[in-house]
Amino acid sequence: MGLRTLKALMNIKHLLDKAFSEALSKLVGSDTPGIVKQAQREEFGHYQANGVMAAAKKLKTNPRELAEKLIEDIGLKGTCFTEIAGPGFVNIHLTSDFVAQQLNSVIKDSSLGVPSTEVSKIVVDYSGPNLAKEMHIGHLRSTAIGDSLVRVLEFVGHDVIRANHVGDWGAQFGSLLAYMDQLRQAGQSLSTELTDLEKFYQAASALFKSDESFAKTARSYVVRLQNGDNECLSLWNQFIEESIRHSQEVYEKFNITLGVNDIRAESAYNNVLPIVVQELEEQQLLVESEGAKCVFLDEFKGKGDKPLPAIIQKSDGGYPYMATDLAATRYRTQELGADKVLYVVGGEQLLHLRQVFAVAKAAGYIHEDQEFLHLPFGGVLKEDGLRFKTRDGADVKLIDVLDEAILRAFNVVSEKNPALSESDRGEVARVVGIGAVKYAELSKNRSTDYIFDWDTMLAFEGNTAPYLQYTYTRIRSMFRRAGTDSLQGSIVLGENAELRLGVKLLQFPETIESTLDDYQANVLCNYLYELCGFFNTFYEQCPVLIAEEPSKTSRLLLCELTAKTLRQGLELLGIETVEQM
RNA sequence: GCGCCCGUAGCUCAAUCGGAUAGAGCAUCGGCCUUCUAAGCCGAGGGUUGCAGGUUCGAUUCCUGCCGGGCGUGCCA
Repeated sequence: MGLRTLKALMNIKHLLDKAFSEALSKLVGSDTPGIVKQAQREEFGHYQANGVMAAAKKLKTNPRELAEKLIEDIGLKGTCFTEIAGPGFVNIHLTSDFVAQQLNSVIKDSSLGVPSTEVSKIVVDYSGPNLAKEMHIGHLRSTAIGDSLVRVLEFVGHDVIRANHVGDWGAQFGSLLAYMDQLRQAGQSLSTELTDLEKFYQAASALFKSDESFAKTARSYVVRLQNGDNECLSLWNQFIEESIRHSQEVYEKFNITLGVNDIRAESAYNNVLPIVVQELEEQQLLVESEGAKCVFLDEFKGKGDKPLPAIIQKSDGGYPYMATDLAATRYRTQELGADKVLYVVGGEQLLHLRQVFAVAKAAGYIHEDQEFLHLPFGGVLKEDGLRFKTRDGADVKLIDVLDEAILRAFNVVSEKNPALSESDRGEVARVVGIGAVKYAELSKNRSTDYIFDWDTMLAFEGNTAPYLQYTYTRIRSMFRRAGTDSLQGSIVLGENAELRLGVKLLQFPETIESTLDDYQANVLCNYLYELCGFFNTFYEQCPVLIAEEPSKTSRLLLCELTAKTLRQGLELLGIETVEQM
């Protein structure tokens, strides 16, 4: 039996589903799914098969009788025992022996039972900040979610390319460049001025609003920039460089894996844009309408059922982001050879990206076997339920959230564990604070809007990263006391708390699988939270260090596997752990 | 107007693509530290899943209508 087959068996859900589906199909006479799922309620066992009711209906028989027949020849002796419940559910209880045996093999596996999948080349487009603005709370989602996805995809073996499609081009740079030039002419040192980017942005935009002649100059800078004016470009370069330095600082603080090499900015596509237009023209997709070059596809309708254009080139000759995004699809398939491209981009871009993908397909930039997927997420709302607007100046800066999180965490750790040295407390504060913010974001990952609230986001109790991190330190603390890391022996399950924990540990591979199923990190968050709940119950009920052998070693092994799973799971979320806190 | 998304406990969020009695955390109330870190554990209260219908063994989930909110709907990105 190859390693891969062995690992497939470690996926309990698959194992059971296969057995139930095959047996049920035999009874029905045609392909019939067993529909095995994790049980929702402990009294229903560990798993339940829900397929019998639908099958019985097809056969027009009594579901409970069909279930009887099914479990007679299911042939899973030793792994589980079953019972029929309700209208025809089959409840599945795994045996302690089976669970223990599986645990004993998983504990030797460095990837915790997760099989490596067939390798795909996957581009993940995330974060993508606008360099003309400071990163604010709205960037949190794309950045945290995207980075976690990247980590999980790499963990299962995919060839992942991070794509940070930063906005470094366009009209918004006019006032910034004009302001830079003005400062330079006044003899100010630009490098000093640019250290506080936020102040710089505000000053420039204030001037733009109040000073008519400045606004005029600003607009002229946009034209100069697009025409490749050297002086202008050098100012622009200086600004971009500083701005990227700033965003890299945020990434580093937030423990995001994006590096400068992952940046492929909008401007990088500038010279491809005319080619895109030319290629669309050659394929006779391009139509001139109201002075702009557009692609009209039947599936897109605008107001009053009028055809909705995808504008590739504006009437003034400039290129809107439709063109840039098309060039990016072209680059990703033709140059990078991507099998799949995931866009972690806000839901407000839904129509835009649908158009991008559709036009790119029509143009032949995306082939049948290449999958482009938009993973939308909702906006960030203020406490009053309204959206943050860039204009109203009420943005919460990302860097401020992180700093506040670290500060609060420092106060808490100083109170909880004053014995730790100041530098240790600083390190704990960093890991805990950042973890809290990231987990707050990832754990409620649904494509709906969410309300930003300092206290909710920076909570350290309950369903939070610090809770998971704390559970980890509890285990590490035990091992420090035990004074050993190398354990000879095996897991034997006695108490129910041990069995529950054991089954949960075995469900890590299933969790990774369903996390990637919908690309939803909150599935992983939920799992880790429940795992900790089970562990902490075990921790209260089952003494470890004072237990008799072989129970002591068995429990230490359970602790070890819990710690490994926790650390791995948190790492996949981009959250660090500490030895004590 | 049209399109997409959303509406779940006082608050913030879940619910494994149709499963059993809708779950957590926070907040409130009550227990547990001279056994491994109390950022923890155990327990209580709190719900007509926006409203009204429909589909079926079974609906927070699917369909229709209505109410309420968000986003988008040709030259910002």
